[in-house]
Amino acid sequence: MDATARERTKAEQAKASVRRSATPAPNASTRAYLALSNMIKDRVLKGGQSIVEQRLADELGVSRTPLREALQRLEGEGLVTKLSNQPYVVRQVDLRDYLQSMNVRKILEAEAAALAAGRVDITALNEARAHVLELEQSEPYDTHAHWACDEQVHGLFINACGNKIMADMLFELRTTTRLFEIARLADRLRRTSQEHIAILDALEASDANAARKAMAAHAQSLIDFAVKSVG
Amino acid sequence: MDATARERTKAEQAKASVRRSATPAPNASTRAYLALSNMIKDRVLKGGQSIVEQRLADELGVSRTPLREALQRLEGEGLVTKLSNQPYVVRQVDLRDYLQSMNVRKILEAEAAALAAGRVDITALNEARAHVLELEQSEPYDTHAHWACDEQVHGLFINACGNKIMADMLFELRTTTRLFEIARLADRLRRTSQEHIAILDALEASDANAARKAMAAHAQSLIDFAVKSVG
DNA sequence: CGTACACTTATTGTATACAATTAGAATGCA
DNA sequence: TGCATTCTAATTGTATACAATAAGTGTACG
Repeated sequence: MDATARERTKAEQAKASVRRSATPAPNASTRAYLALSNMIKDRVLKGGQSIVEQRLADELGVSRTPLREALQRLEGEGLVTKLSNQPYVVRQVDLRDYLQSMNVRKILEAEAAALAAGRVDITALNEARAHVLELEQSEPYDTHAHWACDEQVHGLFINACGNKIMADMLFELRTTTRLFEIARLADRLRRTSQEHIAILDALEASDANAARKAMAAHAQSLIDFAVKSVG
Repeated sequence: MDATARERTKAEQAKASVRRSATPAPNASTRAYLALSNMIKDRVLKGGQSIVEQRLADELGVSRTPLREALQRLEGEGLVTKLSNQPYVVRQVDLRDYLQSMNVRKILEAEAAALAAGRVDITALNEARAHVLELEQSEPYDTHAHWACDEQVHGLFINACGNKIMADMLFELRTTTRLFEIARLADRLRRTSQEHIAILDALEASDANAARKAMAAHAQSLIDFAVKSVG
């Protein structure tokens, strides 16, 4: 048995879920996991809502066993929480959690941007830039495209930073901060475009310090807005 | 239900509630989780070893269901990995993983130390210092005490940094770096004492910059040693 | 009325049977 | 022998029954 081939990182799992057409036939627990992920992201399941396992399993067309497996994976990612002998609850990211997560992102993701400077594929970078500019023009603002674009920009340098561990942690952090932003920062989304462009510019110039600064500024900007509008 | 049966029920409820206040009544999956955690830490289960669910379940005296639940928790923490339709495998932290993890720790844990400067309980700090000094004297070097002491020192400022998200990430990172250190850096353990003292000194002086530097130096020192002795 | 207690119901926790899949052995053929 | 193929055994994936627990409801008693 091969020791190097057995790792499946969270980032890779996410990527795999995007291009599902290539994968043969996901098993029941994976289907449930992907479905639940989307239900939470799309707020079909709202924060604070408790989950009755049998009902949800029936809805998704699987039995409780793979459903619970999916819920446990989601718990590991912080999308749901659970107390012993009590139902799973969809995580509600409060301001405190959000700010703490953003402060970690500010440190870590800025470093990732710096590490990635000079290592990102220029074609992918230009594609990302084009999408940001296109998104900026949409009227009304295309929320769904926003998150795809956000993923594209951040994924660009996170996956190019050369540190898989760091990438995995950022994947998890971004998963939870996104929950908060979807629920409470909808007004702020449009403004991210120019901050994203600033990051892309720094990456294209292979300027590690500028990339770090641009990413940190982006994070700080979100922090400031959250404190002002929610706190 | 007759009177004696009612009495017995009451007594059992009372006992249960008493026990709940003492220990949170560990269910089968939690027992399995704790047992496995220790088995991996103590290298009863060695890195790379694949796990046959039924056999291990029998060993632990639980059925496969709670065992799998435990394994999934451990997968979330990075102690085991799994590919679809293949057995769980005890994670083998290779040099690459270790260095990447340590680089993240160097960034994040240094920041945690800085944040904690001036916030740690002085009594706990002195206790930790005493244990470090005591450990340093042990002959032969007490490996078990080493890890308890390591946990005490790092836990001291990680839990005092005021950012629970950051603390959680560091818990997970330290879990995996410890796997590597137990397996491959046994010789290096003794040297951590004086680095730990340096961190404690900075914390006691409430000097954030010194704490950050001391922690980063500690991480870098481990990185250097790993590269030299393993690479 | 209100409170506490027993009782019923709903839900999570666990065991186990079975299905699907994988790995390995045996077999056939060139 | 070497290779591919088919069968067999072992193991993981899923469904489901049942046990333990928590939540809700009604009732007796003060």
